[in-house]
Parts: sequence; structure tokens; C-alpha cells
Amino acid sequence: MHYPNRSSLNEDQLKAVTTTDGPVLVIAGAGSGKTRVLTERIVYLVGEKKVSPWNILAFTFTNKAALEMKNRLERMIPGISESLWVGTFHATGVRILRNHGEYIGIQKWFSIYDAEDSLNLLKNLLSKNVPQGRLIRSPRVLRDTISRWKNDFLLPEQAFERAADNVERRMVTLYQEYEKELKRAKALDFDDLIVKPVKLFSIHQNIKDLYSERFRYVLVDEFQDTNPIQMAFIEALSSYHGNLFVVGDDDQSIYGWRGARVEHILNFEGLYPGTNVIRLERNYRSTRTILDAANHVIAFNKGRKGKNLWTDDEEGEKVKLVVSMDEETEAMNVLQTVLSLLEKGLERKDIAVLYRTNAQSRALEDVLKRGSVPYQIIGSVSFYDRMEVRDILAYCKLICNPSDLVSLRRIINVPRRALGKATVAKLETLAASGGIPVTELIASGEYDVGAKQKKKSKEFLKTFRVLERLARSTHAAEVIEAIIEQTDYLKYLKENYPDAESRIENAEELVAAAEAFADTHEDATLRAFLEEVALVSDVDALDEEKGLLTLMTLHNAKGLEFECVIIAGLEEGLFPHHSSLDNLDELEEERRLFYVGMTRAKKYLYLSFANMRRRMGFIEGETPSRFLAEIPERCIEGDIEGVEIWPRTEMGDELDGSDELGAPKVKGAAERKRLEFEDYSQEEVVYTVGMLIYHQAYGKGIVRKVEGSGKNLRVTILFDRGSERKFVALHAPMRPL
DNA sequence: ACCTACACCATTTTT
DNA sequence: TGGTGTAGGT
Ligand SMILES: Nc1ncnc2c1ncn2[C@@H]1O[C@H](COP(=O)(O)OP(=O)(O)OP(=O)(O)O)[C@@H](O)[C@H]1O
Repeated sequence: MHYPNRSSLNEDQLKAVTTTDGPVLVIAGAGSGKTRVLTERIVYLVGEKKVSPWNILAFTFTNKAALEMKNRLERMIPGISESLWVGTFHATGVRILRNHGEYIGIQKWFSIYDAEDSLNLLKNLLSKNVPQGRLIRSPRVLRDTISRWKNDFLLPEQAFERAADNVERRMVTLYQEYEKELKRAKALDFDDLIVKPVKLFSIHQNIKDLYSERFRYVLVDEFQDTNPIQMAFIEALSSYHGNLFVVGDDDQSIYGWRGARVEHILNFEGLYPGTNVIRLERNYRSTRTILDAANHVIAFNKGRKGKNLWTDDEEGEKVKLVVSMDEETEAMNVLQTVLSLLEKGLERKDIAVLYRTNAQSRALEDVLKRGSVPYQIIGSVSFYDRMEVRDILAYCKLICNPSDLVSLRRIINVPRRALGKATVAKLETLAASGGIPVTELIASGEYDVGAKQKKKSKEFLKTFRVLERLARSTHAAEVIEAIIEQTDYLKYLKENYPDAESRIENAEELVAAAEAFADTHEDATLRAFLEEVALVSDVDALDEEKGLLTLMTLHNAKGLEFECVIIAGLEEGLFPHHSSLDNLDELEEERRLFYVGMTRAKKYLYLSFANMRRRMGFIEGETPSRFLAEIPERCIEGDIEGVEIWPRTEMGDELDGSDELGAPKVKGAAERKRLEFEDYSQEEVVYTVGMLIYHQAYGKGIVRKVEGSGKNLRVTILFDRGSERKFVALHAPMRPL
């Protein structure tokens, strides 16, 4: 067989596949086949250039993408995936640390902390530092800041230099203490999985050489969303041979908020002189109309490399705009749309509903349940985030790593063992001064607590020892079963939670997950299972077999494609989101996100907008997203299932007089309709209890309650139709009667 | 130590 | 609207 399979690649793709040596930058537009290029390139290297798969390292954005790539490669060249490294940055980092972490004092079986574990650690830290602790109000902000520093490759010292004020300097101090605590717990947080390998490479040149000499070819997917620490990781790993191949699309950079730098792709040639730049501009995914619409939207962004994405595909159907009264109606319209598409012969797995925020999934979920359309939600509350699952996993982590304080704190009193805050704090300090894990302290018996807590703590240790021994001799599923049994966890759930039933199901599902893990992995130890669990992402759970309609955020949809895409919630303040409205860079990132969403669609694209939406408990009037006005009129139509189309005007008009951030001043009917809403708010209406009002959407009602004042004036209305709702008076489309 | 009630506040997106 | 943190009672 000859590699590559030339008939399945166009000229540019072929060039990207066969340009093997030196730095190569592939600017791959949406749907231009970069997945195919990446795969074929590896096949070409191994099949034609006789490169050993052992010498190849490829980074993907998700574990699922890595698995799919391995499977595809395996089909083409059986046996290839055994020695080839394909994975996410984090998975690769873990692999390196398990092998060589000991060189920088990381024990082989460190715990991996996810965002919630990190948060718990920080909360505990803050509670210990009462006096200064007040300077930092939100542990979440602290956690995100530290994470951001790590992703920016800023060690505490460097972060301190840049700290702008006392609050930030205090955060740096806490960053340092947090690092110490992690070390004490023999744990790494998620960001460390890349930070530590980079540190390892910088301290031990020989280890760096070991890897970079091995990896003659390094490939990176989704390069536009790499952050500085990942870049340092890539640089180190490709340093010896310099055959670095990166693929990305500056127009699809959507993770700037967590430190990703588009500059990596924009300045790549400067960083790597002699780079071969290849552009893939032929789109194989979408219809001409969808591509036309998406191209126009993204053209509103300044500061892009610019590309001319084209397709030979048919014109296809127009983009459809659906307007609804409120989010419930929107959900119902989505359901209607889905049902009509199914009638047309599409399958559920061909349809995705995308939205900006996870909160939007609720209304959709309710309606889909009632409509009995089988669906899956990616993200939101992930299975591994459930309290009961986390409890059991905390037992697992503690068993593998008794120093893991965060896990210990979580479960030492779950189920209740009379070991409360005071007792645990005492045990912790004592253990810390002896430099031993709390479990060992209990074993030594050298601690002074109440008689009851001493007895209970000994009992806890006994259970722990049994589980520890079990973990050494058997696989994960059995250990987890034993945890549930030995601790009488299900009884605890029944006695303390009214919704115990579903929690018990989740506990059982965790056992099933561990069993499934054993079926597919040679190493099914508890440690291996924990590692897998720590690294899974939400999209990894995406199911394409069971024929499910898919609901997920636009971020999660990156890299995927569907026959039909429905994007919900196209409203100012939601998409683009509030927080990005006063910053051009962030606004442009929102636009890229919209672009990513649009370009997921192969044949059908629906855009949905609601006139009202519940936000933080209140109902607010919404105006259509500026992004809608950026779609040329020729590409879009409305009137789906009897819903009125949002009236639109010509592009030129819309651009005219747009403000600095590109918010178009829409003229014509759309503007008129919007003004109708805003007119209400301009009258300074004084609402009093008992006043009769008319609401644009809900009809007549009576004021039941008035709270707050000015911008925050809230009124509760009981409508003649029977419902009672609360509004922000300023935004509500209503007037007194 | 543990439970309940209440006040507060946050909400963007996640490997 | 909801989840979380805390005060006060048992
Ligand atoms: N040479 C080709 N001929 C025909 N179809 C192709 C070719 N290359 C790729 N495709 C098809 O184009 C579609 C998009 O490919 P792929 O998912 O790799 O795009 P992508 O570049 O990763 O897009 P994005 O950046 O938007 O995620 C796929 O369905 C793929 O099968």
C-alpha cells in the first residue's frame, strides 16, 4: 500500500501531510479536514517514511479525539497505537510524571486534584488564616487566579513581581502556601500536570533530552488554544529534532479566558524561522449558505490573519431564525424543530442544540423529557461531580495516597463518625508536626481526643486498612464495592438524603464504570482507574452510538460536526455574554465562539432568540444578539412552525454607525420592535401594590409586591392567567393600565 | 458534634 | 432561582 492515500486528500492537505521536516504551521479553516490531515500525516510518517511510531507524539484537545485517532490509525496500520503517544497535554504530562516525576520529588502515586479539590484546599487554607484571610473574599476567584498564573507559566515569584495591589500580593502568598499544602498532600492540581513536567525538563536536561530525542515528530491539534505553559511543554518536547507540526485556526480561538494565546499561532513563524506555512481553505463540511453566513460574521473581527474559506458544496437551505416569547417557548420551538427534522429523515444523533451557558440546558431538558426525545447533555453537572461519587472517589484517593488531606477531610466524617471539625483539626496538626499521614497518627495511638472520637477514629482506621489491603490485591470495581459496603454508605445516603434513590443509583453506576474500565484496560487497578477519572472531560462522554440528541455548550462543540445545529439564546447579554460587552478582545472571542457554533453544521443551521428570559431568578426583556445582524439577509429566513421571523435590514445599513465595539445600530423593523420594549423602561413608572398592569407577553396582571428601587426595582405580578412572576421593573415590557 | 434556619450572593465558558 | 456559609439551638 502506498501512503498517503492521495485520492482522499486535496493538494494543500497532501502538502501538509508530506512536509515532514522542520516546523510546519497549518492554518486550517473550519471543516477543512485537519483531523484527516493529522491522521494521514502519521500514517505517512510510519508507512512511507518508515518512522517508528515510538518516535511520534501527537497532542489532541480531548481524550476522545485521541482515542478516535488511535482507532483510525490502528485500522490503517495495525499495532501502531501501542508505542505511539497520542493524548491531551494533561494525559501526556501525567505519563511523564509517573515515569520521571521522582526526579523533582513527586512520588509516583500522587493524587490528582480537580478544580473542586483545589477549591476545598484553598477554603481550608483561608479559614486557617483568619485575620488576613478577609482580604480575599472569594476562594473561587483565588483558585481561578492561581490557575491562570500557572497557565501563564508564572511561578509565585514572578506572579509577585507583577502583582498590582495588596489583594494580588496576598493571593501570591496564598499561592505559595497552596503549593506547600499540595506538596504535603502529595497531590498535584490539574494545571500542575503540565507545569511540573516543564519544571522537570528545565531542571534535568537529561530527562528533557530523553523525551525530545525520542520524539522525532511532534504534532499539535487545536494550536490556537494553547496557553504559555503548554507552549513551553511543546517547545521542550520538540526541541531536539525540531519537527514540530501545529494545526489550528485563529478564528476558532475560544479559550483566551483561561490563558490561551492566539499569538502562538499568529507569531509562530517568528518563533520558528523557516516555518512552512500551509493554508487549508476548502471547507468540506457545510453548505455554501452556512459558510457564507459564518464567513460574514467572522469578518466583523479585527486583527485576524484572514482567510478565504470556500466550498464546492450545494447552496443548501437558508439559516433559519426562530423567535420565541420566552425560554420555555424557545425550548418548545426547539423540540418542534427537532421533531420536524426527524420526520425529514434525520436521526437524533445528527442534531445538536448548542448554547452559551450551561444554565440554559434546564429549560430544554424539561421540554425534551416531556416530549420523550432521548437526549444527552454534555457537561452541566457531570457524573463525577456528584456528591456521592466524589465521596467514594475520595475514599479511593485516600487509599492510594494516605497523605491526601483534601480527600481525608472529605470522608473522615462521612458517614458520620463523630469526628468533627475540632477533632480533625487536632489530628491534622499532630500528624503534620510528626510528618506523618493522619492515618499513621491514628495507628500510633499517640493523640488526645475524647473517648468516643478515639474509639471511632480507630474504627475508621480498621476499615481503611481493610480497604488498603484490598486495593493491593484486586481491581478497582471490587475496591469500590468494598468501600460502599464497609462504610455502610448506602445506609448513610438513605438516612440523610430525601433523594437517596438516585444517589444510590449513581454509587452503583460508579461500580459499573469501574467494571467497564476493567473490561477495556489491562491495568484495572484502583490507581489506574483514578487516573482515568481524573483526566476525563465532559465531551469524552459524548455518545454517538445510542442515537441521542445532543445538548451542550458551544465550547464543548469545538471540533465536532452535525448535520443540523440549533444555537439557542442569541440575545445581547447572553451571547455575547454580559461580561464581554465592554472589552473588544472578549467580544471578539464571543464572536469566534458563534463562528465555531455555526461551522459545526453540515446542512441545517437554526438560530434561536427569546424575547424574555429568566436570569438569576428574575425575568428580563431581551434584545436580539448583534451577531444575528451580522448574517447577510440573503442567508437567513424565518417563520418556522408559525413563529414570526425577526424582521431584518440590509447589511450595509446595520454596519452604519456601529459603535466602537461593533454593536450594530440596527435600523428598520428590528430596531422599531426593540424600541417598543425599551420605551416602557424609559417612563419612570411608579408601581404600587394592587396596581393593574399589562405585560407584553403575559397579559393583564396585578402588582403583588414591590422591592428595591431605581435600576433594581423588582415587582411581583400575579397574572390573570394564574401565574405569578417577578421582574426587574426597568427591563420588563409592561405598563400600568 | 450535628442539625436547622436563614441570609447572602453569584452566574460564562473548562482541558 | 439555587447553592453555600454561618449562627444558634440541641
Ligand atoms: N479531502 C477531502 N475530501 C472530502 N471530504 C473531506 C476531505 N477532507 C476532509 N473531509 C471531510 O470534511 C469534514 C471536516 O473535517 P474535519 O472534522 O477534519 O475538519 P476540521 O478541519 O477539524 O474542522 P474544524 O476546525 O471546524 O473542527 C469531515 O467530515 C471530513 O470527512
